[in-house]
Amino acid sequence: MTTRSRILQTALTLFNEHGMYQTGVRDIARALDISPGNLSYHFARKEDLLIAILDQYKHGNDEIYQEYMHFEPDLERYLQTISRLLKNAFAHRGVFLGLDELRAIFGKEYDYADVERKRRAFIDTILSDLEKSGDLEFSTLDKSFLIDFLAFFQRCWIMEAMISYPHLEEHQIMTRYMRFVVMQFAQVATLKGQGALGRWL
Amino acid sequence: MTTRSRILQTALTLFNEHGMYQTGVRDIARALDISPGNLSYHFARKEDLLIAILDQYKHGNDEIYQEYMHFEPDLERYLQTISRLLKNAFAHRGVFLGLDELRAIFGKEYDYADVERKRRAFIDTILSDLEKSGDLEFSTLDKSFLIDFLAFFQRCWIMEAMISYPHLEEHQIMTRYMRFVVMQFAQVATLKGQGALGRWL
DNA sequence: GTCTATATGGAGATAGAC
DNA sequence: GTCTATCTCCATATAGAC
Repeated sequence: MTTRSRILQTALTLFNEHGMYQTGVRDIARALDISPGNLSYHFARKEDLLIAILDQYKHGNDEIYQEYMHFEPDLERYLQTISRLLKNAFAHRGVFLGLDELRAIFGKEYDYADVERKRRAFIDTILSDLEKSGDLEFSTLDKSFLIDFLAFFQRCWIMEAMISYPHLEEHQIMTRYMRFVVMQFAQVATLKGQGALGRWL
Repeated sequence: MTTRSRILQTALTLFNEHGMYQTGVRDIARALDISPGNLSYHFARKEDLLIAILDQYKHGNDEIYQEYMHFEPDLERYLQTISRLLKNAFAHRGVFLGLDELRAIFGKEYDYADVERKRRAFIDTILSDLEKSGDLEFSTLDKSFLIDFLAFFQRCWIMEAMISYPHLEEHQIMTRYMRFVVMQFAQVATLKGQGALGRWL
């Protein structure tokens, strides 16, 4: 494994455990048993580390969406997809706490609006397809509301999880938040669609 | 006005405008035209500033809830109450971006769990009363879900607002998020209750 | 690529005079 | 209470040996 990717991995672990604010470049170097100078060689600024991790997160999300899109629309598979998206966010949770720092690089070196645009477009397409396939049914109002909710939820849940339930295990976190999402789908699922919801409640 | 409260006010304004991370004690002192040393006399650590602002926020929330509780249950008034809670959060938005720093003081010098416990208890009571008064009706599942949603929403919305819509005016922000809440109430409002929702949609 | 060593600048915090 | 001057710490940047 390259030093670069070892640094990335270790940085993420430390960010996840102690937060970005509390983790210095020295801490990362020490954990890897390399020199701070060496770390600076690979990542000139701490910010570059953050950007690399965010890219990794974004890339993971894209893959998960692409894989879903590759097959026929199916509510059960969509819920699994959401579950995978949540796991990806959880794996990168450390960086989402540094909002204040994040905001400083959003719009400059990292295109956050792009993530958001893609997310909404995906959700819109997916919901429309699930309507056609007969898993969901809603009035126009319901659909735009559900898109808003899902986009909102996917942006926020990880922050709330970190603040409100810092000590829960990953699977407990997943159970809690998947249940939360599925409750929203319960409002618009057809009789056919209901079947997919059962295993998450 | 005491120097202490002038510091508090100025700090909050700067935190709101530029973020806590980007605002140093020197910036606050300069804006007030006092010395950094003087600021340190009133607030030994930057953290103490943060704690004081959070206390102010908490106190504001308590007052808003107390006032609602002082009269008869009414859905329209509850929505106005939520609107006031959102405005209070917006007025203190600067500190909510410093999650990473916040987390470090939660549980030590600031009792976050207490805020959360109170919030859920209030919401639970309020919803139950609105059920009795015939504004809302739900199965047990719906009610616990709505409590979850409202608690979740009230913790998270301000972070999403700061990240996703940093340039919107306060009233635009309010319109957007109130609509979001009201859509949830629409799922459980009785015919009588529907009347209260109209003005927010 | 990786190391040691060191410089720089900016942050929060402190000491002591007034 | 308020000031000026100073301290310490840390992120980052750079130099130069291996």
